[in-house]
Amino acid sequence: MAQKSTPRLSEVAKLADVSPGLVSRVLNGDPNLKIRQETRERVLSAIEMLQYTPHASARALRSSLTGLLGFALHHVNDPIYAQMVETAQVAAAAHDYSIVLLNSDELAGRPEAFRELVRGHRVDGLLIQSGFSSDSRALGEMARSVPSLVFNANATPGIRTLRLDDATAAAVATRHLMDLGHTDIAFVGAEGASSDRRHRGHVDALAERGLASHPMISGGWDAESAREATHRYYANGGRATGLVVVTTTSALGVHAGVISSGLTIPDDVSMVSIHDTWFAPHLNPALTVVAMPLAQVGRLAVEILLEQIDGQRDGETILDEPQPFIVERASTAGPRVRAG
Amino acid sequence: MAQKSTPRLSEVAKLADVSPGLVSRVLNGDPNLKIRQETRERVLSAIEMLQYTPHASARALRSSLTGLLGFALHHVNDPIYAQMVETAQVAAAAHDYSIVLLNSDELAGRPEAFRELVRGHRVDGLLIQSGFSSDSRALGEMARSVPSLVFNANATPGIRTLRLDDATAAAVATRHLMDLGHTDIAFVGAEGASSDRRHRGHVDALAERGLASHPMISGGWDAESAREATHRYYANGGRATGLVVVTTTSALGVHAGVISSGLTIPDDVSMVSIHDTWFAPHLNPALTVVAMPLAQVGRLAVEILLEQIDGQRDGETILDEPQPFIVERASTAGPRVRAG
DNA sequence: CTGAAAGCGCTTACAG
DNA sequence: CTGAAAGCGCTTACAG
Repeated sequence: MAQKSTPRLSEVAKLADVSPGLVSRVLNGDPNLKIRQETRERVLSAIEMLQYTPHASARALRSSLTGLLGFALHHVNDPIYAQMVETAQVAAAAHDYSIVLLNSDELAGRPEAFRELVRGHRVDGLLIQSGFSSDSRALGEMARSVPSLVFNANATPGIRTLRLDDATAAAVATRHLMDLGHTDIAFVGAEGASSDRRHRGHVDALAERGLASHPMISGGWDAESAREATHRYYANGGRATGLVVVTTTSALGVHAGVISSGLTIPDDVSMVSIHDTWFAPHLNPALTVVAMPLAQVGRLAVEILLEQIDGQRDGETILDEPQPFIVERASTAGPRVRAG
Repeated sequence: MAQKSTPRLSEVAKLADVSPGLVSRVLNGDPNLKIRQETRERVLSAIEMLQYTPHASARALRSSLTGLLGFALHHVNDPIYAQMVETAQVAAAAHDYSIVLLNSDELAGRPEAFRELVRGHRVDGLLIQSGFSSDSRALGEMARSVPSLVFNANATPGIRTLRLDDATAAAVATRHLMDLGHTDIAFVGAEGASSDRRHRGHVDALAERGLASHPMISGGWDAESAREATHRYYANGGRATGLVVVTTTSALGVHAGVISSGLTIPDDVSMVSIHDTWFAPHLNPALTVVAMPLAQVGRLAVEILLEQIDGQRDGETILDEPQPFIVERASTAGPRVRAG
């Protein structure tokens, strides 16, 4: 059974004894179409009989709509973004769209890549991971060239953005530690707008209760660098008994860094990570986190992007419901009573 | 600066004062084209001047090549596949292809999804995650309908497959435990062809040294189920002091399950996971693993798929170089000397 | 209520 | 060596 050639619209029309245009209209549910029931049924059964499916490229050329949404990110291999990609894929499929994977670094660094994407009409819209500062210029230009939605960027004129309630999440984490009795709490952060917002939420929550903030520990976005930063922090005499970590990937590194410093979690150091993820319950000890609606952000992103395709508009959406909430596991406890 | 309309091929031709056909030929590097150097330069600078990029859909319709490769998988949010997707994306981009994310479950379960993909000419080729038995029928049909490459499936007539050297990896893991002195070693596996091969490699390695195998512990592919299975195993009196785990995701659950059983790693139980991943060094204790060339498999997959698009052929490729090798961390040690 | 016809933007035999 | 022309498979004003 070799690759049998697929039927054309014209063959369906011939079989149903109508014009190709009519078939096209029933296929696309033309609202102005008045058609006799029996004619419609003839068309539908011809489609069914031939297992007809429209040729995607032909349709795309004619309608200048590709049915494709680009998702530009730095690393799929980050559990937070992997989850968003997964839910975005499902949401897109529900609207007959597919997700094309794009590499932010390449797009920001190679002007031709950018040009081929935009001027080559390869996608109808773009989901863009941001929150990094280094590449924001090129990505911003991209966001203005095509209907786009940018994650995590600060509100920016001309750009449609979507993010979670970062400040609240950090505040919830910080308050949890304060409620347990901690007074020396540090934030392990990284570069970029979302880390900045979380840092601010952390500092503000401390201030609410009159506590001073520690300088931010720069741990970066990956486990390895977060681990090193944490280890260095305690090796240099850092005294925080509570740690709020910017995201789950770095939290894994912080977890390892605390332990490799010879300290115990949660006896010596309590830690809370922002974002919940599949591996958090399985660490030893299990990670206390602040959960945010990650699955919903992927779906919402696709829906907003589809609106953008219909008509571009800037504006910021903050997905703050359900509110960030603490998932208490084993990495937090009251501070050890200091002997001296 | 609104969305200015992008230039057409004909405008380039007009500017360069040649025919559209000629521009197309230089653009596509037609090998039979003899053109004067100065004409070529006129064309090239017209392209540059207008920042011309071919319209992807028009090109796709005419050439019946979309420039798109589908990657059908169950969960992007699995570090092993996320890594493969990431490297596949980079490899595809190097050949001017993009990766479209597809959902295996949807494709296997919704015949229309399948039909739209294949009969709608949405992609030039397909990368398919398999190794599961339940869905192999539908995915096999898909693999025969479009140039495809199936990961992890057993060699099958009519299907092009690619996999790693699973049996050797499991054998390396098992031998490592035997070298440390373990004699009671169990395999924590899951359903599907790749787990079956790893299990066989494990059993054979035991047999080489005259050791009996334990019944396989069915832990599934995710952390949660692996954790429960491990806990149950030890609660029911399981006595293995060495565990070989089918993959890294389940290994995290096994790690947690051993600990929640009140046992210590590696004092009571040593464990080795197949596949290395970013989080393995950061567990407490850090995970000893057998590493396989995951990054290369993504790249190789794209290259094989591109060959399939040129001309389909079945056959099996086993990526067995570099050979699976042990990365010793802290989750393995000699067995505790039994008191009685 | 339905059809004929133009055209989306390319590529590629076919001429010359 | 280069151009004119047909056509990939659809959709959508425009007629009637």
